[in-house]
Amino acid sequence: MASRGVNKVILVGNLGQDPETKYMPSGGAVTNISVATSDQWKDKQTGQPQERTEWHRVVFFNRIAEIAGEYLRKGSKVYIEGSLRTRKWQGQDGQDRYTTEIVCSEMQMLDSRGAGGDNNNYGQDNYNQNQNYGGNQPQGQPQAQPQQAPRQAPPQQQPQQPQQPAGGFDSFDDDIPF
Amino acid sequence: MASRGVNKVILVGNLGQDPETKYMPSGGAVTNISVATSDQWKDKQTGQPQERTEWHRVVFFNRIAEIAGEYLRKGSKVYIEGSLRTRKWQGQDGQDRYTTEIVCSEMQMLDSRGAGGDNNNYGQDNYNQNQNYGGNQPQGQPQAQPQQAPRQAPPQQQPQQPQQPAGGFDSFDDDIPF
Amino acid sequence: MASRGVNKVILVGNLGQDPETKYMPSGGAVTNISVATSDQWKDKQTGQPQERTEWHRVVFFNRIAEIAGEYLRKGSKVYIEGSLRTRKWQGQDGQDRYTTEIVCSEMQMLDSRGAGGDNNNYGQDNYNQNQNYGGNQPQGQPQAQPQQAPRQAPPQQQPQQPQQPAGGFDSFDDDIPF
Amino acid sequence: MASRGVNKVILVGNLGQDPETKYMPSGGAVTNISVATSDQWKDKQTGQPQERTEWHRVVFFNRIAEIAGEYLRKGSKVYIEGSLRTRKWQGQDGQDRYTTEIVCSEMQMLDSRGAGGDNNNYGQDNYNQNQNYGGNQPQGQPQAQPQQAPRQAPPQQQPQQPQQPAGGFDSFDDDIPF
DNA sequence: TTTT
DNA sequence: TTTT
Repeated sequence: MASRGVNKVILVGNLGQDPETKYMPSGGAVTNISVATSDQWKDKQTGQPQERTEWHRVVFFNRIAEIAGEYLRKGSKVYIEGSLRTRKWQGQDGQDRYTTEIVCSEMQMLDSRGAGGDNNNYGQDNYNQNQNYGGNQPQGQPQAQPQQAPRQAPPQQQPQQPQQPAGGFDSFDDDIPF
Repeated sequence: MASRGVNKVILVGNLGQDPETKYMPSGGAVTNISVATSDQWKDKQTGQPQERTEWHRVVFFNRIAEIAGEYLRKGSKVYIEGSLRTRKWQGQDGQDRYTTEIVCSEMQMLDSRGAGGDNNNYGQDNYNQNQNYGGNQPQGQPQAQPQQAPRQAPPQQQPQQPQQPAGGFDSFDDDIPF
Repeated sequence: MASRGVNKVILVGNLGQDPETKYMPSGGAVTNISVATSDQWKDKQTGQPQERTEWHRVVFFNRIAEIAGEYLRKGSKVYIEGSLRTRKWQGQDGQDRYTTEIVCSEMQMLDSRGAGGDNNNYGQDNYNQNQNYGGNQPQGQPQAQPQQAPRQAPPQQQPQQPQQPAGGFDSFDDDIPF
Repeated sequence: MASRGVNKVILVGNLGQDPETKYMPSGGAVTNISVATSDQWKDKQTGQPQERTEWHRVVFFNRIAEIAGEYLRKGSKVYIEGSLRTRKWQGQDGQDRYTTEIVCSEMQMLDSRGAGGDNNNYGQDNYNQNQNYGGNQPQGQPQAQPQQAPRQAPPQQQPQQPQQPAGGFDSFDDDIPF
């Protein structure tokens, strides 16, 4: 039932490594990527050019996770839109740790014709999980049914509409999360 | 099937007048509002404070149009997220005119407890037409079915999932559009 | 002195043609580009794929205008951040017309290694007119002084910090604005 | 020299507690706030309404830090625009920890006439650290010099243009950061 | 007028 | 036409 407040992130950057895709007990895919953005500036004193790279952990669920896992590669340039989520987890020392991720709701590949290291000529389509059809276009039509099946099928397929497990995301992620 | 490119607008501003809601032949609602944002600066020469108000035409379709028409009022402060759309229409002189609007996909009332003229204590919920359920939350569930019926029923109701007319938006808008 | 409200546009799209740069009496550059984004969807009835292209008029001022005019080309993919501005102008029939543009405050080239028609290997730097140095980085340092001079010098250069003419933007644009 | 990529966060939410302002050795202010956004949805199985609150750590530097510290209060509703930054710090056990924050570059108070617990009738102005003057308005003029001095002076004032300490942000923040 |  |  909607939300209160706005929690929105927009990134344009490059993947530091290939995506990692896992599958939830339900069969739903979960893909993680790491995206770099960088700030550059000249040092005031020395005039030397400086650079700081920021790494962003981005997570995709379900259909968009399959697409991300399939088409993105190390070096790919992407547009990411999503929301911030901070997860709590237990370190091996039993202490609480927190990890902040961007849960991606919309992704778009920005490489002209395959960039990264690999030769991926999947075009520059984008894949909206929650598509907004404005104006004259048909509205309210959910995007849940993938029209194009991803090339690699998930290990143990289940129903068409993968859902989150009752136990939540963490239930299959019993490891240090990054 | 998604989109190519990104076309996103984010506004926070106040309504200049009450919303106007019409209904399409299909029964779907269309609400228009006018939102003001302003820039302020000091004149470089004179040091005099300057202000320029920008008026934005925002249009809502279907369920979110009903909500906007119901809860927003002149003076209401809103958060609007949407996309730009430029419509072509015919002036009375037969010449082409163009109007650029923001097609709203997400709206949020920002008044603490009802603002505008009316006493509307509907809280500060927001209403996403295309809700993004990240993380552990259920996904893929369309928001098409209004849980709360709008106060004023549309003139001639039709199916539950109102659609755009075959002839497009303009077919019922035979007037100067603003 | 800041602003009231939020007026923000984010675009990712391709230029439909080469940029057009003019110079204001003050010497400041003004560059216009046209950016395409598109929505794609399947017709509900026929199942036929549909596409609608949206064209956005984007205008740059001063230094960022020089950069845009220099490095962007027809076909270039760009990230644009800016604000909406609707300008009123007089049609040849003496009637008022309105044109809505995005005034660009931040631009980023998204082509891997030069795109458009030309061979421009200027990398994928971005050019912020109003740079935000967060964290440990130096703040408050204006980006007004171009480090790299644009290739084509403006016709009649003036002071280092080009300003808007007293008469405003329109004073040198006495024609139909698009 | 700008940045490569886009790293942008937009939040609208309420402060969970009063802001905390510290001063860097240089005299520059640093203010931290905690902002809540929430997602609401109905459980698919039970139909029970669910809610998850997300807390965001937001940090302000220099002039905007003074304004945030001065005008925001517990409960205040704010619009925040900024960028993500993940900081590494040492836990008391000597292990590395990471904290992700939003470095705010633009803030806007959204309460009609003072909200939080306190009576703050400072209006709903916004304060841009990096103001974008589009169109006819003067450009390139940095916003570094505060026109209105904050009510509470920093402990040991220094030059007009507060800078980051040589040792960086962490040099005065020798504690667990949250 | 771009792009796929 | 709003808002401050």
